[in-house]
Amino acid sequence: MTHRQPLPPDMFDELCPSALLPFRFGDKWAALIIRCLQDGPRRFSQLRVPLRRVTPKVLTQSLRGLERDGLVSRTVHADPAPRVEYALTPLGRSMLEPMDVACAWAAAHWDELLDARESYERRSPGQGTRGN
Amino acid sequence: MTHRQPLPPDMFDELCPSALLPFRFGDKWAALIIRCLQDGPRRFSQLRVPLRRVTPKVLTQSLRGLERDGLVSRTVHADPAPRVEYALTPLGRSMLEPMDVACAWAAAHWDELLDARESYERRSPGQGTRGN
DNA sequence: GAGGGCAGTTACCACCTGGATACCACTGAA
DNA sequence: TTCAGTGGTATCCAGGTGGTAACTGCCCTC
Repeated sequence: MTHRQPLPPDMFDELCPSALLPFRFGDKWAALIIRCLQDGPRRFSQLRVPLRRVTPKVLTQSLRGLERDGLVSRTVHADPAPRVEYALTPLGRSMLEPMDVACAWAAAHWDELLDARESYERRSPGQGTRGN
Repeated sequence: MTHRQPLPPDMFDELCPSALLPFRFGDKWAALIIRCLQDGPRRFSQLRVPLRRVTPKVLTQSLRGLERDGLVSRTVHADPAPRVEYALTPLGRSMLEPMDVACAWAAAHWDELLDARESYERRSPGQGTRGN
């Protein structure tokens, strides 16, 4: 698999709300990976479909981090073509609750957050402190 | 105020659990600042007491970010010596809920997390993927 | 009028994260 | 024998984040 084609913007591009939120779960991609796995195990290349913007190196990094923390399991099936499956562990599944609470907060306060940033920008323009 | 004295380790040093957690609220210090403000307004230098490891530059950065997002308010009192007070806004106070959920998750699964890291380290030593 | 506290700011720098690009080993099918 | 697919590694690099050190302007007190 060569990765020469420029990765096109996708559903998680810069406009994705999550990029603005004052929460982070693990590294940059961890939360999205967990969301991708919440409905069942997926293979490496299946994860790359919704997460087109992630290069394999970075996806591997994230998955290793989640595996290290016991949130995700990695199983190699040797049936006849090798196949690697990633799945949420019970611990990983239990993280969906705090994530859901964070999502609910974001949904409930999204407009306030945007208004706050906008009016801050009006009061002190150009002070765009770094994003979260 | 010169900052020549090496900042001593304090209650939030490298051993602080929060450094290991798969959550982040805002930037590195945001969650601690919000915790420091949850019982009432504090002044800049009062925040520096529990957060001894934060230099004034970084504390200012964090506070500006929280202010921009409407989570923290900054009020200058001109009574006769200038005084600046930081306080949680209602929006900031509402973030305590997702934070508490995250803390509860951490408390409930702390041992599992440590065990997972330890056994991962045993299975593949030296692969210490970066922390969260 | 010197010094000290308050609330920062400025300049500079090291490290970490994430991304781009390229390459690799294995398998099975054509 | 070549080709495509799977599941990655290896290198290199830019930008972001946080840290050190030093300096500032203002007011108050000694």
